[in-house]
Amino acid sequence: MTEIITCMPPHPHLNVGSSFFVLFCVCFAEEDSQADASSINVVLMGTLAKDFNQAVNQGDVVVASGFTVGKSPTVHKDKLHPCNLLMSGDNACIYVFRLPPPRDPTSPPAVKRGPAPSTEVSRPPKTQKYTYVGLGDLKTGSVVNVYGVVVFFKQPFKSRGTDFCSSLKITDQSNQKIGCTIFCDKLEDHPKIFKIGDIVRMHRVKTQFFNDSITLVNTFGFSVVTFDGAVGANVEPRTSSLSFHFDREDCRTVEELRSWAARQAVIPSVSTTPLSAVQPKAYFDLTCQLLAKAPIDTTCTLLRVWDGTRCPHTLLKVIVEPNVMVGPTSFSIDRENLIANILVYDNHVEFAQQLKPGDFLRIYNLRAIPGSSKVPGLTSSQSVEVDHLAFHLHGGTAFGRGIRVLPENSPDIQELKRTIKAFPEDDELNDSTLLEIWGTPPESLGDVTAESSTDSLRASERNCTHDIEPVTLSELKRSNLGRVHHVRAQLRSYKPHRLHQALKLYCSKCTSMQDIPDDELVAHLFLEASKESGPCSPPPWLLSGQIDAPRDNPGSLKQALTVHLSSQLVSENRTKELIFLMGSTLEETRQLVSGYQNIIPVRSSGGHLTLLDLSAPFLFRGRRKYYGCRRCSEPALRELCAEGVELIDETIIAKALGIQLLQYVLLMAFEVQDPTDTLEAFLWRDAKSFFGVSPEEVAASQEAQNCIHQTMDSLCPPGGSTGERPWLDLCLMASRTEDGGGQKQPCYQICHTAFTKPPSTHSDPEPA
DNA sequence: GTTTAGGCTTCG
Repeated sequence: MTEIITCMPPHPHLNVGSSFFVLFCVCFAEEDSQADASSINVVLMGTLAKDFNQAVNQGDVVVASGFTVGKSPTVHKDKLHPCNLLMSGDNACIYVFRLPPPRDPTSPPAVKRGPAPSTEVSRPPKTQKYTYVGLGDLKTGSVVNVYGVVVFFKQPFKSRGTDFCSSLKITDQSNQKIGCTIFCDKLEDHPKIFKIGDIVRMHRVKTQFFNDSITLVNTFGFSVVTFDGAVGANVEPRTSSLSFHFDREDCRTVEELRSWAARQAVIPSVSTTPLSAVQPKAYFDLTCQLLAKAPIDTTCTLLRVWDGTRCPHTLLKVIVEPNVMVGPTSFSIDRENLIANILVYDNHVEFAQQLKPGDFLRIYNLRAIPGSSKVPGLTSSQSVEVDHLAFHLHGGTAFGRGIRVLPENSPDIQELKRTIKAFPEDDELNDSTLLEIWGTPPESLGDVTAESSTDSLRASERNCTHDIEPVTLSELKRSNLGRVHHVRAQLRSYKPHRLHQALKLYCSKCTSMQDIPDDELVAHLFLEASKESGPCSPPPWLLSGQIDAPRDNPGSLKQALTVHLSSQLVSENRTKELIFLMGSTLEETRQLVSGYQNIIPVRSSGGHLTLLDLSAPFLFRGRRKYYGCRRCSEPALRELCAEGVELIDETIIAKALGIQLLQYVLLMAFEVQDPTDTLEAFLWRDAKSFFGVSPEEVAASQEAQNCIHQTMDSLCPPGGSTGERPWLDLCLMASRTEDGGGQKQPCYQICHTAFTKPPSTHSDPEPA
């Protein structure tokens, strides 16, 4: 009997069309002082190799029979047993046994992937049936499995002991209401209850008698799965458990409890209140999106949220230092009117620290307090308006008070997103008014283009549909903010001059912008990661192998790099599409991009395979490198489902790895002038349409970089006089932004404008 | 095979 330590696909440089497999096994039967010889290669051919690949995971125990013993041709390279086992022919047979997961030996094996039934590859049958005790039939002093509809719950809170504690009350057809207390040190092991009416299934809870009634407390081997309680909703188990049992009968139980609960009116008709329906003095639950947050003091944190509805009452304004705000410091006036400032206190502050702008939240037992109240840390003149509604999440957990992050796919969040979608995008360089104007029908399009095309001296043209007359820069500066304007101007100067300084990485989730990490730093990260590329256990869906490292020069020694491939892709002969590469330098990784469509650098960390620090690119695709947002990503090596996916690209990979993909953006400041004034305008969102190349291309291609340089040289010839500079027809968006000191100031952004061509003749100064 | 909590509004 052998245990699999590594399962390797055909050598990626070999012909992957042939169906054979190489296994590295540990033979327990051989008691042998030579460590090298305790591992032996088993070679599988044909259908056996294919079936085996589908059935096996690392750590499985296999029994092989009907093999022939041959000389291992790779003994010098892999230093394993000098012989190998050849599994071919009719007698060859290999059995796969899955060892039960060590954490929970009583639960049935995890079934993450359907086993492939085969005469040669078989598994022991898994039979475990759970029985559930009705809540009316509980007896003291027993350990049971139960189902129930949640009628009360508290989000997990820190107990005085070592664990988090969840408190809930459940009921079922017996109408008994049973209190349950769950202690677990890990938050993810707690029930994921979002609202009253959710259905929980708990395994291994013990009954206790307390205060004249039976209560349930989790005991060894406890696990819980939660379901939405709405009749007709998908029966989708909410659990972080990798291994749980779920069959048709469970599905039926959930559906029966749902319809029973609906008939009993166990679930309140209104579970959460939109901001538009909030009543002063009332307690309510709010489903919302976090836009920004700021610590106020040690006992209080401000959460700025919205749900796309407008509260009819004047809301509390809280002034905080812009430098402590996480997320945008200001919003357009339209959006500002929809934002609720929530002050969360005491025990909720710690939880609020984990929240990220963009998160979808449910805040339980929020209080709407009318009148004025003091905000800690601020003087009364700063903090409050008279006659407003303040939202407080008081300290404590009474009445289930707390905050929960809801997954984006939950039905309530889908609905919230639809409401929010009705409002225009908004960020520090954008303005909601702009989108109203974007909605203008395009009947004026002909005029605008005709006007531009008649003038051969124009180096840019507007491609917007705004029917407005151009204004001078001095007129523009006197105009209202929050609108778009058309101007004709020349480029006086621009910054930065170095393209790599203009290229940034932008996170659309938290709206942060950062510089692209320089090569030296990235190379260092690769080097550090390669030092730790010790033994590690890759997840079972990966197959491990080795490829030759690219050589620095022809004379240097050939070195091998460890790669991991998705077993699914291997089985589909798609081995060139994605590799997880370990221990390579930045330079080696770059050289390998010609051979593999997607390269994900990985490292060994504490015996596990993980991604590199997010300061390094998480993905190499040809010349393109992709980065993830450190703030918004929750990176983890997860299986990529590529079945039916024709092109594996950065979006799919980022999603699978829990990475919030950063976009390449170009950010430039143009100083433009006309005879009346000068003005600084940013080119950012519409840089792609302006230059005709995407920032992503610019980051990866010399040609695209040259294109930008040529454009800038023709708009602003080095050493040239003002008279030689072409005129630009620009569409400018004027909005308000906040500088570092909290001062509002105008911000102009170039939009809907495309560079056309350098003018061929000398131009006369243009009348405004 | 040990503890924690055992709902029940609020300092702000």
